[in-house]
Amino acid sequence: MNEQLREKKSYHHGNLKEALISATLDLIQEKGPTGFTMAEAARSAGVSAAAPYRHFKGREDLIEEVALQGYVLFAEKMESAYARGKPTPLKAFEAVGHAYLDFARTNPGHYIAMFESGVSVSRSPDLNMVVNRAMAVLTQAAEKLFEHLPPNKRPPATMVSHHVWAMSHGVVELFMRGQPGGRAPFSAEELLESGIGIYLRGLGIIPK
Amino acid sequence: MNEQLREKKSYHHGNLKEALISATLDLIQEKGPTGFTMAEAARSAGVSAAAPYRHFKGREDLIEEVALQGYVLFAEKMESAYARGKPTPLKAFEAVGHAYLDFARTNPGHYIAMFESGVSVSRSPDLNMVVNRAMAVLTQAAEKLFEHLPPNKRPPATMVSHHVWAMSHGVVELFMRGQPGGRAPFSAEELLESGIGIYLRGLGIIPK
DNA sequence: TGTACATCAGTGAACGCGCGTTCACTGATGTAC
DNA sequence: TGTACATCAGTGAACGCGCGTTCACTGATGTAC
Repeated sequence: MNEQLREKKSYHHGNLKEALISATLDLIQEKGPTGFTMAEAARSAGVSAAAPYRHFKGREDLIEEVALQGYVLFAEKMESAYARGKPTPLKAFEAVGHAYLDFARTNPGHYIAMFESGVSVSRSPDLNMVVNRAMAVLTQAAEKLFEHLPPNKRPPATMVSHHVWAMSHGVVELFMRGQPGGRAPFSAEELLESGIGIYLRGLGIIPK
Repeated sequence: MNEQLREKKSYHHGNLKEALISATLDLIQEKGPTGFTMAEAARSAGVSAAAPYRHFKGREDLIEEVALQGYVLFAEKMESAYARGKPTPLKAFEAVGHAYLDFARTNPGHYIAMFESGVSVSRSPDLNMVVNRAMAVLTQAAEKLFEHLPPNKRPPATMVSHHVWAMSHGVVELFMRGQPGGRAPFSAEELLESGIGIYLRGLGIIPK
């Protein structure tokens, strides 16, 4: 929206690709990943209906780009959260959990494109790579978590990361945007933190 | 589809409402909850484009009906699973977990309408009631689970049911329909069972 | 059991609308010299 | 630094299409007597 003011009278938009992506983020949030049209995105970006075709093959392509960008942001956020909490593996792990919720909350459009739009991960090699990168953070954080356990008591790291991912995603979907968990007596943050806490206790990471 | 054969030449369809719902289940599964049109549903049911309006106000209304029906089936399935496993609270609880996954797997259209279509639970009192009924099963199963614990060690049942629900839903979304969990080395069933197991151990329900 | 009539549950034509997509075009920008 | 030209990134008109929705209609079904 700032772009429009800045470049008001230019024949060329100058940054249409990004503007379309940003319009798409809003539209996805409002109407879901299949609830809007190319024409709407164009209108939103203040451009003729034909213009988007200079940058994207169609809506699917546009959403894929949004998802890709989302995964990059996501991976970065997870990585830096992990690094920040590093002294203790447990703190780092919890920081990653918070980062997950935080990302879902502040980037709902990206989150939806990534996880609710039905974009196939195997659609493009780029997408595949960045998804793996994002998920590796979680697995790595899990691994560190039970480094101090005797090897035969260590659970498979990918299993643990899958569990944590599943619970995080479930909390986001059911309790963050208020649907259909409705008026839950707990916030998403409380739920995830307590849930993961109990889970880690079950793994023997946290004593008592 | 059987209906079509049975009543082939009748001017009246005879069972159009149900036929539309069933067509919608397929369409939702294929194209998502906002990826199809009323006209498509009508065509699918072998009926003119105007006919659906005798039964539904529009697509939203149709999807809401599907979700409602889904919640009823869901509640029944959960209840009977719970009853079946009753002797031990733990067995009953696990049966409910399995029923959850089983429902999601055998009724993907319903599941999507219920949890991924953005239908507001507060949309109709009917819907609200049946959602509560379905979720009560889970909470009740959780309650029984720590009946034998000293009262001051009992976690809040709704919290526990929310945790379990979140993990179940997460597993379904990420690892059941293969997206975006991709080629996970574990099946949805394995993941949920192990995840819930670790979680219950963390609660002190399962020893060791 | 037959008949007259009301109601129900469809049809099909019609309408206006917005979408996707193509296309020749044109103004702005970049670059070779 | 200026100029000529190529390329880039938009426009706007055009098209055919399917959708949502309304409406008068009609065939089938149910029911009162």
